[in-house]
Amino acid sequence: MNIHGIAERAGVSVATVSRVINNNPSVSHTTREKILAVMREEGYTPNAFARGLGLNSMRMVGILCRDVANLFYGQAVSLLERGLRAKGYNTILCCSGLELESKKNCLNLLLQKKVDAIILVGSALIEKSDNSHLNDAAARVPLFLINSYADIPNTYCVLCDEAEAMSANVRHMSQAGIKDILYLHDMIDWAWAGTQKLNGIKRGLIDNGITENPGLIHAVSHGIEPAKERVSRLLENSVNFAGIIASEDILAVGAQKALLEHGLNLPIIGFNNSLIAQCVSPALTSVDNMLRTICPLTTDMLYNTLEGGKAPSKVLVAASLVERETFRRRAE
Amino acid sequence: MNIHGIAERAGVSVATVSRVINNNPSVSHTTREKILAVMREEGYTPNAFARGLGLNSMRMVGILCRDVANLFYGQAVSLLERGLRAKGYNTILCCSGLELESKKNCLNLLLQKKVDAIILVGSALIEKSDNSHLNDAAARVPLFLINSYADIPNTYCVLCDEAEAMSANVRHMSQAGIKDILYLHDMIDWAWAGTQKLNGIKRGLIDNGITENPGLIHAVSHGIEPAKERVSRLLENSVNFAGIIASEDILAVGAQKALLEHGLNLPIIGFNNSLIAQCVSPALTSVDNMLRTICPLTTDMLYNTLEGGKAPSKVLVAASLVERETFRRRAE
DNA sequence: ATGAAAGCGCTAACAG
DNA sequence: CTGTTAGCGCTTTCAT
Repeated sequence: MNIHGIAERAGVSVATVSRVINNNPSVSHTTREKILAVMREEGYTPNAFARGLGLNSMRMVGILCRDVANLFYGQAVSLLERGLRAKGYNTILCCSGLELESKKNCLNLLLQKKVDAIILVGSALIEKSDNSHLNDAAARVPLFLINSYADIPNTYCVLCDEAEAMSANVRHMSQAGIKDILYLHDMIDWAWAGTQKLNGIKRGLIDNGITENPGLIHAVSHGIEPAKERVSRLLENSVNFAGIIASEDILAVGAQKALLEHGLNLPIIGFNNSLIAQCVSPALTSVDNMLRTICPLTTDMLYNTLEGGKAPSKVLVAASLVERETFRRRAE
Repeated sequence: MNIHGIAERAGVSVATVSRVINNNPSVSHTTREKILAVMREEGYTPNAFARGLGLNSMRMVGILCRDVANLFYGQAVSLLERGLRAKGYNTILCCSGLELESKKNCLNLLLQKKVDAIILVGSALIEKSDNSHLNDAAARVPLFLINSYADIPNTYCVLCDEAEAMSANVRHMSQAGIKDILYLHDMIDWAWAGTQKLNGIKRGLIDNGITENPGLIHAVSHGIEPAKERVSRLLENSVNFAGIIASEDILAVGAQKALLEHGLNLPIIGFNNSLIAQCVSPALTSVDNMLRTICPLTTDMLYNTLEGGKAPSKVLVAASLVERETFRRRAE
């Protein structure tokens, strides 16, 4: 059944049926009711492709995500999808991994499907290098970056102030008397977030009068084992540190395992406040980077942008430290 | 730029252009090349909506997922999306949660978007109760159930033999001399998988000559704390058990926390072999339910079904036990 | 408030 | 091998 059938059965023209489909107010109450009744009887649904062709939109947004199997990205996508759906948009998901070629390819696929906007989740920019694909995409549809930043027209960034969070981590440890802090970061996440976090650490050290010790800043592969091995090695080499800050919960967990094996129990602060922070024992104190705030904000901004309104090109949200067993702040 | 523009600039008709778009072999090599050249110059991409309207397909499949923020479902969706994309299909994602109304709603949204097929991931059926929405959906597009089963025409089920896995768990524990086994299961997951697992446990008990003790079978809410509290209470009430099997890693983790607090160290087997099994210490032995097999299988079957081929309506894959620190099999 | 009709961009049968 | 043309189902001016 199509719009013509409905029109015929309701004794009106297709134009009128189209109007009620689109909630056009200029239809008399009675004819509207009659048409709706016929639609209901027939179980009619407008053909989405035809509508898309006419309106040049199927109300879909693309999410380009590094990997939805990752706890953090998965949570972001979950929040975004629900938020978008609540506003009448469906989500086309692409898990691109982190090779640039794959990201470009996914971006093109989304554009070809004519999505109304694209949200990037953890599909980090190659710092300073080639971001032309983003420029190109932003020329076609508004782009939204979750926890990343790029100064591109028609691009909106919503992020957590991770630099500040890391500085605060250093401050808290310092105030607890810990000056020798091991910082573990993810060598893969070398885009916006990674740089921000490291800068935050460095500023924290400076602000608290601690001399930066390059021997205490370690890049490791993303994973439990790499972090565990690195920390074990440091321990065996008698490298001196009294607390650990990690750029990712997973690294903190690896570090914790190493400490456990060596019978140690040092303060640790993780990052992302993911499920695994609650799983381990002692439970991991971790920085929450506020996905529950960032994602709804993003869907709101997206909606405003698409419905003709305006949105700020950058929003920065403060992080919050979730204190569990591996570290607690002193009263400041 | 549209197909007419390309046709004009290439000095051919739109039909010929359409043919090269669709890889129709009946185009001479030279004209094809000329047309492709013009397309490239213009950066032309066929309008997906118009194609969709003509072909009645945009090559998109819907994934209805309980929650992509869940490690297990997230991994499934990740594998499925990549598999589908490799076969030329994009994915529309809906995270429905587990209320029936929401699932129906999502299902309708996907159907309205005219997806070519729908995959259900953990959006369990309400056992025995109303599955008419699935029947209705299957009447429109092929349905694929990951780790769930329903005997509905045009519905294909790919699942892990979790009953057998649970029986094997009991056998392994029994062979290790453990007869008093506490079984913790998720009270939410009361659909196909939950029943299968419980049945597997019961058969395992029978097969190994163990009398079922209702006091050792416990349904708890999905989460670390509920499991932890339950096990703590059992411990404090001196309930006697020498090993724990859980229907979900998260419950196993909760149980482990309780044991730790009581200074105990009993064998534990979790389920799903998720990241958290590796995170905790001692690391959790866990049943792998083979998403890495199941998901590619599903995308293959989906592809075959859509491209006119046939696919079996049910595929059962054997699970495998991943042994870590909380339990190891004896040589049988 | 409603209808007639011209698109939207592409596909596919048919004719040559 | 290529072109003509009638749809696909809906939206949207422009009349009335």
